[in-house]
Amino acid sequence: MSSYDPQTIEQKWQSAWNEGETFLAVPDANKPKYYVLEMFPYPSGRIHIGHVRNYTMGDVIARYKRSTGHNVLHPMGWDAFGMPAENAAMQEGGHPKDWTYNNIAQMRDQMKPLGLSIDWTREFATCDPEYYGQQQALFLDMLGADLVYRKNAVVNWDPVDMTVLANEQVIDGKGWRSGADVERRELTQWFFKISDMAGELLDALDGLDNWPAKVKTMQANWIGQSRGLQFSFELTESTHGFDGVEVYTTRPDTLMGASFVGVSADHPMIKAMEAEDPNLASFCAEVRKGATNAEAIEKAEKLGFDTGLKVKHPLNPDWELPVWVANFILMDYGTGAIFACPAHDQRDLDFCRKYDLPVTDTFFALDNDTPVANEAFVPAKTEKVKWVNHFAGLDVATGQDAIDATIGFAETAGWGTGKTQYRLRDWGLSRQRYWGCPIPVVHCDSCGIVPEKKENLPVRLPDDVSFDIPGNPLDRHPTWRNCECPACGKPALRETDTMDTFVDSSWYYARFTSPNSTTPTDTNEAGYWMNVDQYIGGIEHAILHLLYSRFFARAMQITGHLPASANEPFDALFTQGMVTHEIYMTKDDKGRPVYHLPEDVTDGKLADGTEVTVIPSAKMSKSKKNVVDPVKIIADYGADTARWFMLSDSPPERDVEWTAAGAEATYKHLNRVWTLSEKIAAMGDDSGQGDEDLLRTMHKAIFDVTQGIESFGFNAALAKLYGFTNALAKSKASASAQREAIRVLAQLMSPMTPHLAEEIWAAHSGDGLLADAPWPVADEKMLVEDTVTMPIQINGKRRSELTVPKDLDKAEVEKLALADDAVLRALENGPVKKLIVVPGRIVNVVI
RNA sequence: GCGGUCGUGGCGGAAUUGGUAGACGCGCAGCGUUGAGGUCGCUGUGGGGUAACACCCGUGGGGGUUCGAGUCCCCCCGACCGCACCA
Repeated sequence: MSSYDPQTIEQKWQSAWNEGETFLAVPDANKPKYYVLEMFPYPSGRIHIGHVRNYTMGDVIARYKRSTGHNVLHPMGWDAFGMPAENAAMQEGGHPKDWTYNNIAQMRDQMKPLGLSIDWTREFATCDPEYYGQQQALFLDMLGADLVYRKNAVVNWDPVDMTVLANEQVIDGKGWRSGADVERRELTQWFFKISDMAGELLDALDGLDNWPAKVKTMQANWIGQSRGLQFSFELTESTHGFDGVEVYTTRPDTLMGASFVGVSADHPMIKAMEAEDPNLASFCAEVRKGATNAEAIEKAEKLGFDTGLKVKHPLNPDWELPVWVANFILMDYGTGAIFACPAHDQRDLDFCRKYDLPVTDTFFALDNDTPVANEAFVPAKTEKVKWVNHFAGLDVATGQDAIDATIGFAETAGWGTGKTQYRLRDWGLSRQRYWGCPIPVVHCDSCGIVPEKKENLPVRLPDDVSFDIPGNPLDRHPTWRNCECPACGKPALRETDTMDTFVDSSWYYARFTSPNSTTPTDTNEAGYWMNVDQYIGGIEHAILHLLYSRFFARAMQITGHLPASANEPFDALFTQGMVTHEIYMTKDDKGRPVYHLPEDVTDGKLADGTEVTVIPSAKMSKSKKNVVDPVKIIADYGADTARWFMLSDSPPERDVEWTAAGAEATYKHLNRVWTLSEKIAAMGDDSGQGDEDLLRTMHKAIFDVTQGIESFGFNAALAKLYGFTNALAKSKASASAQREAIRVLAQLMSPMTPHLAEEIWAAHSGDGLLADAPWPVADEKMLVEDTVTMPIQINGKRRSELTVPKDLDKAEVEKLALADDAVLRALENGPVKKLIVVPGRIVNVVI
């Protein structure tokens, strides 16, 4: 008997799959296709255990689908542009390109031993000129289709990374990568017209039945649809060419409670007025500088400036309202102007109390007429309230009904229009960085902005750049900018901005369908493989990456690079949980925490006997040293152990805790399976007992494991495999039955532990590669037991049980139940009031 | 503040969706093998109670619906996540 040696068998079978081109994906009209994709990694240089979990889940699906007759596409690539490469160049010297490609080579070497069923021939990195050149072609097509434009915009400027960030990349007022406080700057920037699709992106969420509700909710909130009324307040005297102030409100029903009209400091009318009013100008400057970080916004005092302008109330020309500039009004939402209704909006109320402006209630709760004091009355829109003097004649109605009535009223009267508004802004894609996809346009003195010709693509990044000073190396490159105008041929200058790296990951899934195509996609290949049937990745991409990808799929459809059926790129989405680990801490002589790697801690002690404090499991991080290295795990136990353990214990959508004991237990289990296989292989043609039982257990396992995989219940599937293994180990069945069982066990384990499974399959004369074998099918007849054991409850509590033939009729079951000892005992306390028999399930005797 | 998810043994977690709560794994205990330990094998393991049964309690807390509730409804407590001056 040999012992389980993962190092040897894993390499052996990886070579076999490789030589057999087992996982090469080739379109085949005779097979249903299945496209499995895990979010591709950033090439940091080392894989972490989270990658192992993510890619193992995808691999389980991919291998399972292959064995059920699907033509599977399961590719891998690298999200390779971005800041860390430049940071490394700045800190350690070297070139971002070398750094990136070296990291990719290292990570590929670390990933391949996992034995993933990936078609490596499709591999690419987004920093390959072949990829970003096609991205530039796509950009030009989008420019032609009016999906990209340039505008002057107040942008989020990250002073550390020295670049612009999209709104989505600003988290609590800080840069998502650098963590620096973001400033506001005005620059000319390129934008994708994602906001034009806001309604469509929102509505289409409804059709994504196999996406987590949480992700859909997050996207819906981000898109932020609201329905309201837009109308104009007429100025008593026009100023700087403005006759009125256009406002947008979602609560037009509160118009009778209007207190003042508020406008943003960035409103064009205010900007015009600033020129001749230094006080106003300094106020606006103060507001613009204003807080961008969350705490400051939270605490921010309401600030206002009375412009002295007056407007007429649309329902009563004699009623004049003052116009104030207020710091809480945003120019890029709605019209940048509002009317304030302090009684029913806390912000407006705070403002009015501070500047002593009137507060008028427009409705009351049905049971409470107390006027608003310092807390605005803001009931749910679905709640009925009592209206004071409503202009559209309402008395008691819900807020929503009142809003609808008011919009109707205003439209009929002709002074306002119902309007749907979105929170989603256009996606600013310009980045003042080197290591990104160059924006393929040229600035010509005569022709203006001119797209580069497609035959000149890719616009390549120059290699001879330096990172000794901050800012964009493309900007200061001596010659790279110089080019000919594609329109007039005169000397011109290239755009030096590169694209946000989220652009790279917004269409890579489509490129995988034809990675070598000389157009962004080959429409035949894309037509065959798209959509992604199962996408797997982290919840952290719920908004940014997934929303951008949905936008790009539509843009690629409009520009002819994807079929209309690929509108939504990801049919099903699964968001997996993190891998966590305990944190081990001691303190130094100054009382500061010192963290220790898991491998340095045994039984809560360091090697020198010092006790460590154990902090509950948290996301692995280098600074807390609670990390395990997949390379070491694979070296110690093999890939199959790492894969199996990452799927056991916790449901895949939840966090899983890495424990040394758990990994050890997995390894032991795989050893037991190995030993069991050896034992069975050594059996003669013995006869035995309990073949039927073993085969029934086997078919039940086939059924349960299949269901577990289909429903992403990997942990439950593994539990069933433990059960089946234990049953087989104890079985006294004949050699032939045991051989059949061990072969099926190998098959059922193969998505999770493919190497061990192949080895067992081969040892028991399985036909060809297990990776090519069809998935076993449970025999329905073997799933149905002849007899069932039903619990007997007395007054709802289980007291006894009854084993009867499955089809025994109800009256017989009742008779047997009433003869049960426990029931007889209970009957001493009184007669049967009710007798419930659910055939095959349960008996309940009510006394 | 608004929205969502979730609370089950010492621990990770199951529960065919209203039908035997605690599958499976870890840990722990006992026995066997080895005989120093570890490995390996077997058995037990929610709490109380009993010689053993019986029996009582038990899915964050309280109430309700039901023959029957971890599962459905209402209230409360706690944890985590997302959003948050968006008019």
